[in-house]
Amino acid sequence: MKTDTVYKKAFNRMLDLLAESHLEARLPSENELRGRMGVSRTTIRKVLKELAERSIIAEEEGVRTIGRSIDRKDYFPDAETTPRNQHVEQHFMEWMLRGDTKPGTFINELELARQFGVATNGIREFLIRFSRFGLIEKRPNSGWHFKGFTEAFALELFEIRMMFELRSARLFAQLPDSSPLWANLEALKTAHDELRDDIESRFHDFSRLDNRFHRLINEASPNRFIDDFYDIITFIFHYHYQWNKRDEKQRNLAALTEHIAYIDALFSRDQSRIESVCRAHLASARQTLIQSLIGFEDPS
Amino acid sequence: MKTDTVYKKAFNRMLDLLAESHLEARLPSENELRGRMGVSRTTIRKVLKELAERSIIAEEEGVRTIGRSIDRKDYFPDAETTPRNQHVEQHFMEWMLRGDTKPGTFINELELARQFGVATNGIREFLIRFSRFGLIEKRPNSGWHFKGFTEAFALELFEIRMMFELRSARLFAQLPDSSPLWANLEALKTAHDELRDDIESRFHDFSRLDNRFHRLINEASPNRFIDDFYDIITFIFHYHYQWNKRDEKQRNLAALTEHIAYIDALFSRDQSRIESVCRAHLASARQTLIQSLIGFEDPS
DNA sequence: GCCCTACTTTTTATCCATAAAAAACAACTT
DNA sequence: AAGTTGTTTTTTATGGATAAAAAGTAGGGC
Repeated sequence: MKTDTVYKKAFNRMLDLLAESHLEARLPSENELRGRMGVSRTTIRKVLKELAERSIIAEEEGVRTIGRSIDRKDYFPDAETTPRNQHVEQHFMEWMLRGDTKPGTFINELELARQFGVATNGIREFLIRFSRFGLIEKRPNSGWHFKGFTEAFALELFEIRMMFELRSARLFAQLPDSSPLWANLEALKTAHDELRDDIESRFHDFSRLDNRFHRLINEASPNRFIDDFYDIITFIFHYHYQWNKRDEKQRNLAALTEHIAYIDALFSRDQSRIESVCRAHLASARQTLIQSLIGFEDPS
Repeated sequence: MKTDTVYKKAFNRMLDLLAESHLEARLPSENELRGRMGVSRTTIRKVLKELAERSIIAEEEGVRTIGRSIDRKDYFPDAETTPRNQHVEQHFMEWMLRGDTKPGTFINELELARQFGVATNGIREFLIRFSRFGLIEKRPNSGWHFKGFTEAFALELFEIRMMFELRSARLFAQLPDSSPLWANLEALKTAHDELRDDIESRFHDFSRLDNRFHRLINEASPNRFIDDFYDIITFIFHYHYQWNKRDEKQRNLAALTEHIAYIDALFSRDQSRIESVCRAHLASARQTLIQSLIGFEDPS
């Protein structure tokens, strides 16, 4: 059976909306709500029905108004709002990155299904999707081969990343002055400066900034294959550093400083300066990853 | 229910084997056969059982010998030896490349399932796998968006291909004299020369050679992401040119000639010469693809 | 002790069923 | 006529079942 996580998440979002509005206000139309929540009207109606049933809203002659104030207890628990496949993803990444999963292991769909409490179908779909990350490989009529989250992987990943990033940075610098991306870069620079000034308390925010920055560089000359590749990087980093927080503040501060130098180089439009700053930044990111990988494999 | 294509294909292969052997010869052990056919012993036993039932082989006191000569009719038809997912692949590619599937179309799993006569699950798995090719994109809880096999696609594809190929060619030329790959390249050169001399009758053989060549170049410094990307290229070209044979001979001859120049450049180890030959070859391949794409979209 | 065949258990490929969600259709209101 | 809500149809996400294929276990002969 399909999970009703879409409904529950929409329900919670609707509660947020109601909490923000003043009491007795009239609700927007179903269609309007549909657009705002990014779900179908079918789901909105289901939400509204439940809200009415719990008398959180009142319906009179087709006009819906807010009925009572919202309580924390009205919300569905977060766990019930994540869809199955995301669940599988989290479980799997934890199993792979934190468990004692050795390179060369064979992955068994059925066993994972039992372990994660889902049908084999979901596992299989996840693995197919995941296989693009170059960490596993299918053997037909048999299972999957886990190649390992190893130094070799990191090196291959960064070789490509370097090629792509140099290319995109070069093209970015060639943008005409009229391009709106320059303003975006300026804004990003400000965000970097602010974060640096407040690094002690907000160092977790760096990864979001990192993402924004590298995606902006790619925007100068979009290529779907480069974007896809960047998805891999985002994914890998997201999970890897989620469980590997060692020296996080220091790491992020270093990267932040490199970014600022990188941004300045872009503004200078001096290609050789850009290249060297870009290389330096990626070399350091690679170094960080490999370092943490080793610490990960052999915690001594 | 799982298809028994593995069994049927193994059965046919076994018939080939028996046809080659002389009558009354003793069969290899089950384990030996398993290794040769690349299937499990379970499947081999099933094959042997059927062969005995049809008295193609004779079993006496645990010793198996060839019982009678093979007839064309003993074989299972080819159609029954392709697994479902390959079936789906072929159907889909035909639907996409030959049908009037316009860029921007929405792909409906259920409809395709009906059209291809398979369960939705198989369609979905195929689409997930196929999505790495950058031609379709999933919208959660809804269908897939077909972005079109367009000129933009070809340009983006070739931009990456150019980067990768230049990188690999450069590294290839830096291989030490002692590397065995030089001998492989020599052999490939010979194969090219032979094909050129016989181009009139064998021009179809070029695509296999093309693949071998580009994969050899990549072998100099393996990177899984580059290999994966080359899979995309192989796949796309395979299907695209399967249905688009216009000027095939001429096209292949031109590419063949470029390859020969490319190989010579590699032997010279002159980096700037390599780069220019490589660029020329890929530019021409891109040109060919785009040309045929246009002819494809708008047959005037 | 290795290799062979017979038998058993586990896993994969594949179809089918069904609730949730989306999409399409219809009727109503201002 | 455009925008609203009510109703019906279609499609997706997910679990379950099962034959085919693989993997594992066991006993026997050299």
